[in-house]
Amino acid sequence: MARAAAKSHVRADSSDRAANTRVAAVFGEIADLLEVEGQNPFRVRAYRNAAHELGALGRDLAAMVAAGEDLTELPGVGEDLAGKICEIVDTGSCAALDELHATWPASIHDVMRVPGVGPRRARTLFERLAVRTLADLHAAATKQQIRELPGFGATSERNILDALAGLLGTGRRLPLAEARVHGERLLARLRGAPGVIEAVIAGSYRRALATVGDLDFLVTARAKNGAIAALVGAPDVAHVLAEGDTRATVVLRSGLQIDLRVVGRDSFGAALHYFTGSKAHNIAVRRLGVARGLKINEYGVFRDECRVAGRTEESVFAAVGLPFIPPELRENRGEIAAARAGELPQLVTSADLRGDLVLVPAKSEPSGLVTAAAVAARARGLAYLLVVHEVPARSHAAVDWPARIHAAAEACAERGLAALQGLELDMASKTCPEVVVDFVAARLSHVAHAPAHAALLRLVGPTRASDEGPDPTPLVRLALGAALAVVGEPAQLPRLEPQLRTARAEGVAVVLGSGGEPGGGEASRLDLAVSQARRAWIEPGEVVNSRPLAEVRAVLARRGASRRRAGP
DNA sequence: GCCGTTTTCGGCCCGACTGTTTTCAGTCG
Repeated sequence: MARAAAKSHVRADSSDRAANTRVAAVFGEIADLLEVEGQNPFRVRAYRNAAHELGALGRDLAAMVAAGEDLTELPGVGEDLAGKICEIVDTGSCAALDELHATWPASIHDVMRVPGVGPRRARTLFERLAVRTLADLHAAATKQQIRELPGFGATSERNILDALAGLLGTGRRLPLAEARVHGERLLARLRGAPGVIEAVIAGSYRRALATVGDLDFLVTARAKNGAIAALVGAPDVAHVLAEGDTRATVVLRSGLQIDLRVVGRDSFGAALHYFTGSKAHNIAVRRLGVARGLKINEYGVFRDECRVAGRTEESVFAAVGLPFIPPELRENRGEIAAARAGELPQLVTSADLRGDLVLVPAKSEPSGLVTAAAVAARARGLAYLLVVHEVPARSHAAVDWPARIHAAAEACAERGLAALQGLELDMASKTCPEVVVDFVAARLSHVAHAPAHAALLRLVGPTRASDEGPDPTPLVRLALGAALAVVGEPAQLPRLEPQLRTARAEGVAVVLGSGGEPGGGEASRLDLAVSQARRAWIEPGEVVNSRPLAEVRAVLARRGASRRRAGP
């Protein structure tokens, strides 16, 4: 045991949460193989739940093991799984999984992930046709062997080939802003369909997750309606996966999957809650219902056979003794306990903002950019702009900074907006322009010496949309006493929630901004930034640009008041 | 395998759709 403890101590020194990922992966694989084996479904679910919980855990499992903490305190973890977590952290492997691998190949996981092939069919394919891999599956389907199996037919075989050819959705998650474009177009089409009363988008889209895997449409309609027909007949539908009286699933040419549910008016609230999720939140709410003798499903809240709520979401929450919980919080990450205690945060809204943040790249002319941002800001009823001039790490040509500052000030004044202006230094900057500004900002890509006089910090990093990047905590801490600038640039969205969550935990104030990019028809970047702040439980008081200009000036002047004149 | 405002045993969300059946299992969300 001493040896194992020493090993885990070494692992615990790494600051990432690699152990969590590893444990979640092992539990997920055990769940898959137990399911193929036909084991007790609740046992399978226990592994799957634990994998999900641990994958989203904010703490490092390796560190917890090293510190000898009681792992059974973790949600979904009992004596048995606690032991397996220690085993995986200490040895990197798990005997239970090795045992399953003696019977079932690891690659069977891929086979059962093919749409239309689940654990039972994967087992049949393995036992009857020795299908171990996707290549085996393709070969068997091509040779028309699958149609001969019990429970399969020619259609199933065809569907498997289609799935393997990548026809049934790309599986890739779409950035929220991009999904919004598809979503709004379909929404308009559904609203125009005969008999439709109301159409909304639920799911992770409504929870404002930075990326969405599919779009869940919910429609209330009269008994006879054309909602399903409107969806399957939409021009960019590539495949119809399911089409019934009350639900349909299609895949668009872009690869985006669309699910549609049609419910009666009295069920709207229950259905909206049900299809907004998250799954973990729903299960927790249904549990509360069970404790009160209530059954909650997408049609309503029922005591025995009698419907007691469901027309509105508020009525569903009220039935289990809770106030309305905003969709962005519904992740079963403490929102239910907070709601019960009457301690839900008053989330920031777009209407709370009084100013926007504009970034002016060194290579751009300030006046055009700032004018466009000022026009947009006026249209939203904002009062001021924070104009941040990016200073390149190395200046190749002489830049007339006073002229740029002046041009931006003019552009704001012309639109009746106040402006606070700052220079944003790259952390590698060797030089600092000599010009009078209201504040100094800094952009950081990794932990370094943040300029002590920087009042506003912005974290920049790789632009891969799917990558949340490393733990932002050390970087965010550099903004203590200053403010963290968060810009709703679509490609950066997945990084914002962790940054904002950390900012809140560390007591760092934030500035939410559009960056001033010309938005065109796409979703407003300011609203995208706000959506991620809401997911991070941020309240208006934590948002600097929800305050009047004078207060903002004071906040930004706290640091480096003596350094207003940036430069030597 | 986990968990407890009916519980340390007996539950664990559940309804829609498809394909293959001839009354239902498997899959999905």
